[in-house]
Amino acid sequence: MSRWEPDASGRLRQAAMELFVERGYEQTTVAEIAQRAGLTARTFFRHFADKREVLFASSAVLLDRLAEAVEDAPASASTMTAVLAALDAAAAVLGGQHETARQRYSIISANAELRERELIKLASLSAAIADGLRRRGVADPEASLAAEAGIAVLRVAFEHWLSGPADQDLARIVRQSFDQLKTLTATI
Amino acid sequence: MSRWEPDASGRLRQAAMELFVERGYEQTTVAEIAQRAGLTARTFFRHFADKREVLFASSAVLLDRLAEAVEDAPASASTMTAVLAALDAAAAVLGGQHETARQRYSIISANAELRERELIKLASLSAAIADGLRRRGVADPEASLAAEAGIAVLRVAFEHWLSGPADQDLARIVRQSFDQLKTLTATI
DNA sequence: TAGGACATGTCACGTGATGACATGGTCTGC
DNA sequence: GCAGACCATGTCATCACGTGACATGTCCTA
Repeated sequence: MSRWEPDASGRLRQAAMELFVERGYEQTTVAEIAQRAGLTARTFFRHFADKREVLFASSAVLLDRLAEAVEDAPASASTMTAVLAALDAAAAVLGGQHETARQRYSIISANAELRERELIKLASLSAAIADGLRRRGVADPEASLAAEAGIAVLRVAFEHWLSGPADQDLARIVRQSFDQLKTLTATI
Repeated sequence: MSRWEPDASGRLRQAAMELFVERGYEQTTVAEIAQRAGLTARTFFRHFADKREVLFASSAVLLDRLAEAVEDAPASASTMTAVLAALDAAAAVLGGQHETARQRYSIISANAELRERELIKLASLSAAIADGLRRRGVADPEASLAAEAGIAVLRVAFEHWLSGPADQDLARIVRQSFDQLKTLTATI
């Protein structure tokens, strides 16, 4: 038998989610999370840079998927088509667990620190898309703009999806949002 | 003679900027800022909710201007035209002090906490625009989307403006960015 | 089997942030 | 012109977050 229980990071995430749901983010200390996971606070900070980060561990995967999708888009695709491919990839990752996503979203919405962290994660997604576009030869104000607009579409679509029934298709809502943006910018 | 020197808040902001420039944000403690302003750390936290906020005191003004601009846009104006009016108002507020803006931007860029705070301030601008649009009768996914896209345009334009010469007109760059977004979304 | 790599524990400490209470000028009503 | 409310600040105590330094015990490998 090994010296420690396996999957410390997973236990910490689990314990954190439970406690945040039970009593809220601010009312939960890192020491309590660690204790529930059978660890110490110091160890918590070895797995997560800070208390917020325990809720955002999965965002690295999402970033990779977006980057891949932009890279894999055909060379002939327009800038915005490549962005749409990235959004489809995001929808595939996010669109699976409606209830979990809702719960997580409600924890984040209730706390300013967490909303800030959420925004910077979204910004890093945008940066990854912009990066991919630049590698495709798209020049810079245009690459950033396309990426930012894409993330704006994703955000709005995601929130709309969350507020609706569980069986809706996120990718479809993303596509509708994009079309709406197209219409909006064209009507001036 | 009064008991205290006037304009405590202004002195704190001034002291903070100086120290952040001299030695960086993280290397500056709240106690040091307060001391330079002739006050105590406890008083700092009475004027600013936290250490970051001392750099964002002016954003409330910006928010008001945006809200006004949306409200004052003619009833006949399209959704995106109202958003553009708000962006013009933002450009008028931000476009005046190129060098100051650059210095502030470099402090913020160098620190993750500050970038997070910047993003949530931008998100609150977006929320204010969306609010104004809803009051004009624009329904909700559309209002959010138009506001988010508008702020994306503002962000990209602002950064582009900062990276260029001081005498460029921010409002013009904003307009160009918007046109570029229009082109991007149309080309799919 | 010795020794290094590694995940965790333990301890100490600085900083950010907040509540409770004290202080002493300024303003207002009478 | 004074009592008392008001208000900005100071002082003190305290807590949670976050980090550096060092210790410990298990597993892996030469």
